[in-house]
Amino acid sequence: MSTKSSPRAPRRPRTASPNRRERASDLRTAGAAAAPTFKPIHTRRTFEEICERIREQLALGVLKPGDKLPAERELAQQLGVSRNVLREALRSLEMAGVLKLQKGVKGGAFIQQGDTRRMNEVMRDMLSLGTISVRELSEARVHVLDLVVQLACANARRADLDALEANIERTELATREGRLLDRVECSREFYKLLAASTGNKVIAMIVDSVTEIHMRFVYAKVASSGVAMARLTEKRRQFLAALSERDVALASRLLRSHLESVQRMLEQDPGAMSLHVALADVQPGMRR
Amino acid sequence: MSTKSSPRAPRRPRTASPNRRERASDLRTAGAAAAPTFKPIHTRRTFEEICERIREQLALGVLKPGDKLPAERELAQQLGVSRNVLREALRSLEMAGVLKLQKGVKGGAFIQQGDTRRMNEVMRDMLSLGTISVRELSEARVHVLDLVVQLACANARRADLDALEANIERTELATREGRLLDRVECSREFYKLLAASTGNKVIAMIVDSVTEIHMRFVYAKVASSGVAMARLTEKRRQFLAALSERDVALASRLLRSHLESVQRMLEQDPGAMSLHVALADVQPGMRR
DNA sequence: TTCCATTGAATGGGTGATCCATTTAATAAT
DNA sequence: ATTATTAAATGGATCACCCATTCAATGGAA
Repeated sequence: MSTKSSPRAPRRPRTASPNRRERASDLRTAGAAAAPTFKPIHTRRTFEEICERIREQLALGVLKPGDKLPAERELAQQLGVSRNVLREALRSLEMAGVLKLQKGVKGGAFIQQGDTRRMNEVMRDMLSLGTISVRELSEARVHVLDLVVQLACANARRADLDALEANIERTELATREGRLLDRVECSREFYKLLAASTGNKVIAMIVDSVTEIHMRFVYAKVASSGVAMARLTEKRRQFLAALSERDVALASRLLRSHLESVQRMLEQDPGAMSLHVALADVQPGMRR
Repeated sequence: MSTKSSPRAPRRPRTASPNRRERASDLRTAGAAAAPTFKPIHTRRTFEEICERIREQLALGVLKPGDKLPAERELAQQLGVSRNVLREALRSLEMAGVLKLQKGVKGGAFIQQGDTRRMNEVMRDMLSLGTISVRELSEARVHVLDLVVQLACANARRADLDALEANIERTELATREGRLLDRVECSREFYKLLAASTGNKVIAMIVDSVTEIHMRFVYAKVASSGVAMARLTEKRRQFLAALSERDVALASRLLRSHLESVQRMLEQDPGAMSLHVALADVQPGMRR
C-alpha cells in the first residue's frame, strides 16, 4: 500500500525538510536533469564513496594509526549523509581491519595498525568460493617456504633463532604431555617465526596466510584420528641447526622432506581433507 | 538480562521475537557473572555474527557462487534483526568481494566468484597504514618473481606463451605510438600473465598483489618524468625466448637484471617514490 | 501476430527519529 | 581521601518510511 502516489518528476518534501536528502543527491546525480554531456553512468553508492574518502585520507597520510574520526553523528553531518549509511561504511572499514569502533564517551572510530591476518581471511574466502583449490594452496606453500628458507638463512638474526628454539621447547613439552592439538598450534607458530626471521613482513604475511589454512587441515586430521607426526621436534632441531649454520641446501632439503611427509599423512584419509570440516569452525588462535 | 524494562511503549511490531538481541547480550555478559576463567573480552556485535554465519554457510558449501540470499527484508526477519544492521553485514561482505548486491525486482544479494583483487587491497591498506614498507614490498616482489620464473619454466603451456607474446606485441605498439602510460599497463599485464603461466592461482594472486603497487610507482614516475624504460620489448622477447626454452637460469637472470634496472630508474628521483602520490588516486584497470 | 510503451510490484539505496548499553568524567556523599 | 552517583557522549540497534531501479506482465498500436 501507499506506493508512490505521485509521478516522479517533482521532488515531494512531504513532512520532513529535505535538505539532507538533497545534499546526498548532489554526491550522486548532480545535474541529471539537463546535462548535455554524458554522465559518468554508474551512480556510486554513498557508502563506497565514504570508504574511498577515508582510505584516501589514509593514503595521503592525513589519517594515521591511532587517529580518531569524528563521532558518527558529527561525521554524518559533515558528509551530508545519514548516520545509517555512514555506519555501513565504517563497518566495512572495520571488517577490513582499518578501523576499530569503540563505545562510550571518549569512544569513536580509531585508525588501527594494519592487521596482517586480513590476508588469511582473503585466502579462506577464495577457498570457500572455490576460486583456489587446496592443491594450489599446498603447492604454493611448499614453494614459498622454500623461498623463506633461503631468506631466513641469509637474514635470520640471533633473536629469531632463539625464538625458534623456544618454540621447539614448547613443542617438546606439548608432545610429552600428549597435548596433540597444542602441538599443532606450536607448529603454526613455528612457521610464523620462521617467516618472521626473513625480516620481510610481506613475505611473513604471505606465509602466514597459506599456513593458517594448512594448519586447519592438520588440526582436523589430528583431532579426528589422534595420530601425530612422529619425531617432530627431532626434525625441527635438525632444521634449526642447519638454519643456524646458514646451510641453505640442507635446511631446504630437511623442510621439504618434512612437508612431504605431512602431506602424505594428510592424504592417507581423504575424508579428513574435507574443505568444509577444515574451514567450518574457528579454532583458538585463529580468530581475528 | 536483556529484557530491558523499557519505560516506554513495548516494541511488539514484528512477528519475530527479539531472540537475536537476547543471544547477543548473552554473549556479552555470560562470562562476566560467574566465569572462573577470564572471558575472551570480545564484544560480539550482531553484524559480525551475521557475517560469520554467512561465511559459515559458504565454507560448508551450502552457499555457492551464483546463489542468491533472501531479500533483505525477509532475511532480516529470519535472523530476527533489523534491516539496517543486516545491511551493515551485507555491505561488509560486499566490500570483501563475497557478495554483490543488485537492485530491482529479481535483484538481491548474490554470492560472487572470489575476486583475487582483494589481496591487492590488503597490500594497499598495509602500505597506507605503515605496516609494511615499500622496500619490503619490492624485495618480496623480486623474490616471488624469481620463484615464478622457475614455476613458469616448468609449467607454462603453449597458450600461456602465446598470451605473453601477444602482450609484447601490444607493448611494442604502445611504444611506437608513444603511449607511455598504456605501456605501463601492458607491463602490469605482462606480470599477470607470467604469474598465470605457473598454473597456480595462489601464486598468481600473490604476484598480482605486489605488482599492482609496484606499477603504481612506475606509473607515477612515467607520468611525471616522461622517461621510460629503454629497450623494453627487446628485453621482454629475450626473456620470453628463455622461458620457451625452459631455460630457468637464463630467464631468471634476465628478469632479475631487468627488475634491477627498473628499480634504479625509480630511485633516481626519490620524490617520485612518494607513497602518497602512488596510492592516492585510482588508475584505469586498477579499480575493482 | 508482433512490437513497443505503460504499469506495478519487488528490491536495494537511503533517511531521520528514537531508544539502548557502555564508558568516562564530573559531582556528591561518606 | 575514598566511594558511590549522576550526567553526558558515543556506538549499537530498531523502526518506519521514502526513493530509484529493474523487470515481468499488461495492453494497445502497427
